[in-house]
Amino acid sequence: MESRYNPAAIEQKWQQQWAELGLDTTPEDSNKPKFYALSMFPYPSGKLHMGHVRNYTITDAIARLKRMQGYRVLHPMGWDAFGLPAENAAIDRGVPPQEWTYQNIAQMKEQLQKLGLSLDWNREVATCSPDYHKWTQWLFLQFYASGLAYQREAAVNWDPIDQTVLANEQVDSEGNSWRSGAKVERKLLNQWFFKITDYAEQLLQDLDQLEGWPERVKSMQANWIGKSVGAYLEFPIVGMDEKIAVFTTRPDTVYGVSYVVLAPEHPLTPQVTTPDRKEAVEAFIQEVAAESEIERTAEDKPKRGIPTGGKVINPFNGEEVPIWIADYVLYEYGTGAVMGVPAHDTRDFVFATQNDLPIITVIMPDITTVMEPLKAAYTEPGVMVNSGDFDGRDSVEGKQAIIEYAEEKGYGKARIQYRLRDWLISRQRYWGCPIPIIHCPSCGAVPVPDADLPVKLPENVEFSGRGPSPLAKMADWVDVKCPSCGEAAKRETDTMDTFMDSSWYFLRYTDANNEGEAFEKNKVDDWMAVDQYVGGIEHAILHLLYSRFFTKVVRDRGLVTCDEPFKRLLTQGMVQAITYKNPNTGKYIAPDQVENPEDPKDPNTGEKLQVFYEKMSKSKYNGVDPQGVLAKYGADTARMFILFKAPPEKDLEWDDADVEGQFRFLNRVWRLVEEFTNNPSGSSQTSKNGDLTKDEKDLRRAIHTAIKEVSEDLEGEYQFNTAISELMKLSNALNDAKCVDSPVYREGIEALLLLLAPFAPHIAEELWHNLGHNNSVHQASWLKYDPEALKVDEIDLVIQVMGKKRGLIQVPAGASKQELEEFARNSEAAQRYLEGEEVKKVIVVPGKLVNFVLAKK
RNA sequence: GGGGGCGUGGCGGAAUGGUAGACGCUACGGACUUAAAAUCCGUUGAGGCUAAAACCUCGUGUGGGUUCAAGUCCCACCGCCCCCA
Repeated sequence: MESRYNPAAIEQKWQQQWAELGLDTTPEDSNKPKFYALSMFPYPSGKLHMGHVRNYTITDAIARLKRMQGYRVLHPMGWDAFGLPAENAAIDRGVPPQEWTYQNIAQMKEQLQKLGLSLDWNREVATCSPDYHKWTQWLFLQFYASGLAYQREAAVNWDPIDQTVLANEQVDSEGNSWRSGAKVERKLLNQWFFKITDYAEQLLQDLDQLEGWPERVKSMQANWIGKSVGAYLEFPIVGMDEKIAVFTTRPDTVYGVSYVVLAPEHPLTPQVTTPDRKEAVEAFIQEVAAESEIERTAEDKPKRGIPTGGKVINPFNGEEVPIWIADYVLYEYGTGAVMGVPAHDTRDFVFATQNDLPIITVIMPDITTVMEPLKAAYTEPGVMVNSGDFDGRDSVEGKQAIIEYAEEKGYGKARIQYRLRDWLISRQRYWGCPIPIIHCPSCGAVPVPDADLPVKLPENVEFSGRGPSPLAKMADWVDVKCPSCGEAAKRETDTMDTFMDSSWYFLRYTDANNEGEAFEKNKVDDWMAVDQYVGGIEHAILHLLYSRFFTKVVRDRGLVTCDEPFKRLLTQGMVQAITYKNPNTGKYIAPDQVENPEDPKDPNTGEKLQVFYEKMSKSKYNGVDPQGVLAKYGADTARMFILFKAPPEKDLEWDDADVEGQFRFLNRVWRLVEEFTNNPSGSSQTSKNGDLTKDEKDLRRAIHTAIKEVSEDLEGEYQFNTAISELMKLSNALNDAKCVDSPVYREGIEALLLLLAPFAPHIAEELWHNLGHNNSVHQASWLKYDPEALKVDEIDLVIQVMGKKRGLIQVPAGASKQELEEFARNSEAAQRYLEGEEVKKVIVVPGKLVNFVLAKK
């Protein structure tokens, strides 16, 4: 009954059977150790792309491996289902966001299931479902109760045509709205914030706990949090009873201040402006309001500023310096004001030079250097000069001395500042989780009582894409009674940033169907933290930082015990594909338009094309649709290709020839097992009394080497690529083996299937059953290698002379150091090279080599 | 500018300080076939020597260093990617 490998048939069959058997259901109570394997859940765009396939394949291989290794595994999946595309579909096509989203979920789920992922669908969550967002709202109120959610005026991106607020990513690099094309303005609006800054220090410190995280992600987060140690200093305004506060990391340069700069929107700006400067200052503020934050602070853009006419006193030396306003100082940032020390700050130097402001040197490399005009800012440490009593001090010590002096005199104090800002969670959109707050004219902001949760989104909403949020226009939804006093009040119409939804979904999975709580404490404590999180590097900062913040807050509210949500993080590389571009026109050409890939030409103009690998995307015409690959080769081939082609954290170049290669490999495995099962030759005639023949020993060594290497490749780092190459070696060894009749051969076939199971689950299962097993290969135990089987009688010994390889001989494995040296000395290679030389030293590395060191001539 | 990552054949990639290039892809040659596909076998870093082998030289971005021995460790430089300015 020789049969061909037909992935379509067996994959569907097993997916069905596994579902019926409930193989992937999470074991609830068991004595086994737990393992929580998690992929970053997708936005349900409706179409699965290769990035998803790579992500979920990696996590699935890990989940399957851990099950075989005796863990009870939680491996869930869900949908990050709130978000803009659904609302755009509503605006553009009139499809309600709910309908659009759930349709996409159904479609994507079907595509996902074809990959043969061992997911527990009983724990599926969709962040847009009221069952889920009820608890997002409840958690919001937990933050509110902790004083970590608050409202304040904030500058937002305002589209003056569509009359709506835009997220930063909806403003292009030119500062225009992606939708209306209008120049986006900065506008002050009352917005909800989460006080993530309260946790800045912990979020920074606890990065050290995350040993299983890539260094670069940790460094990105540390950068983002941006701790700087310095001083808060106050400069009294001349002629007023007000002070301008600045933060500086260089208090040691305070004697070099030649001006201070306020953010144009700083409340003190109008007050310090002198009448003669009023007009110019107002015009400048107008101008700056039209600029985006990126434009204002970009390093390559010129810094613009004007004097206000006002002055402050530098309390350290009593000198008056001018107050300027400039676009590069942001009100949202620090104190919204900075001190200008052109001699020792690069940006200040440029600004002062442009605006003819004095440059006062107060730090010198050493005291003997002759003072001459600076050509650039001197930012290194040195010796303080022109600094009153501090002259001659080391500038590093000087920092502390200045701070102490400032504290004593009341000029300021030591301060630690973070770059991290509070998290703006308000979104003026429909398709998000409503913020459960009611605004009452007499009681103020009142939380929606827990019993009234969830606050559901109204249906039958009109989406025009114009004007305020659709929610704000729904009078019968907005108008409610105040839960506190019963008077007429209004609902908050902002919805939450979708990062809120994804900041706790990993907690919900541990108790996904709980109707009475967000999650039960003992369940969440049982499963958390996630043992292995897998996802794209693009979430290195936001999602991962917010999730860490959430975890710490719910921990402080006693809802969970763990400090950190993700023990280990694997950031998978991008999936890239070959891309053709016409360098003259800058246009991308679809690969199927290119006639000769060896010599790619533009089909329209005949110009030579550039060839390179880039992330798959529609605009580059280089996307490979997973559906097509699955239909042609099956999920097992796709999975094997993805795992084999590159280490998981590196970019992966899609290559049809390599996919083909994996398909060939699985076919070889198929034939190997089929030939074995169809050959009913008796067993064990070669090894009756336990003495294995040389063939059997060699094969057994190959089998146990494979077990050892595959196991080690999957421990610690997940090196799927080398693990699969070991499977190929084993398959080659079985193919070459002469002892097909031996039980050792059967051992080899079974080992191959067991080791293959996490990567190519369907073919492994099919062949496993063909061998006569009735249980699932995925419920079998992971193999342990037999150290005895690895032993060899003879080893290769490398003969080196002066560190260069000169020969290779076979020697008995058990030979002593002296014997090895003897064998080496007598070898033909050594004889040749040692002739007439004086051997000064002999290095013997048992099991490896002998190196003869010769005396120099 | 600061921080992080990386640099190995035609390509993807392997190598606890100890035989560089595992495994795979491509290409080429051969077998099978009327032919093709599929499959199987062989060769595939560069150069030299040879009838063929054996063998020799060079070779992991560049230049130094440590070491009996360096892709691996140290120093300097070049280039690419990412994050922050």
